[in-house]
Amino acid sequence: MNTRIPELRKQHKLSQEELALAVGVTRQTITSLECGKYTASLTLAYKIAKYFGLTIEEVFDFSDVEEF
Amino acid sequence: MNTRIPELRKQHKLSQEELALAVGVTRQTITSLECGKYTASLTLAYKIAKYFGLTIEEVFDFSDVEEF
DNA sequence: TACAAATGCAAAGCATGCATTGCATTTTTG
DNA sequence: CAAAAATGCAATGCATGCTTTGCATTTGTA
Repeated sequence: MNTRIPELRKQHKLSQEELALAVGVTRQTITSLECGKYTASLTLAYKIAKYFGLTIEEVFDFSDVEEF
Repeated sequence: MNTRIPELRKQHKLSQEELALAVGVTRQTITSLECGKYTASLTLAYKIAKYFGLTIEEVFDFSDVEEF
């Protein structure tokens, strides 16, 4: 899943590790989210969005989620 | 995690199975979310929220997510 | 240039989301 | 009341999120 995490990190001048610390995960987790290795859990998505003062929908790109 | 899924289901007069079908999971998954057995994935949370025309934050209750 | 900080990336293992099956109980409806 | 639909709930297994460790490469800075 695409995210605006790299963009938001740069705007706030944060390293992957600083963001990781801020939301309580490891740097590797942030890396994996940024390069689309896997999708964040709901609570992690919430923490990241809230950290940047945004909603989950503003940070994560759901355009590839299939319709039912 | 608490959710408004039971409430929203009743408003829309949907059974657990109908909602499950609509968002592409099994009835057991909906049951588990409703009784707090586990937390939805981000994509499932999105599908459920979108199905009801709401945002993720409007459907799921993040008040128990710790601050960092 | 030299060093430090930041990032990329991979493997193994644990934790959790979800499917599948199955059955018992409750609720609805004819 | 009788049958069907809806819900509760448990066990097993697979898929995926996340951690941990470690090292190589790139980027920033004195």
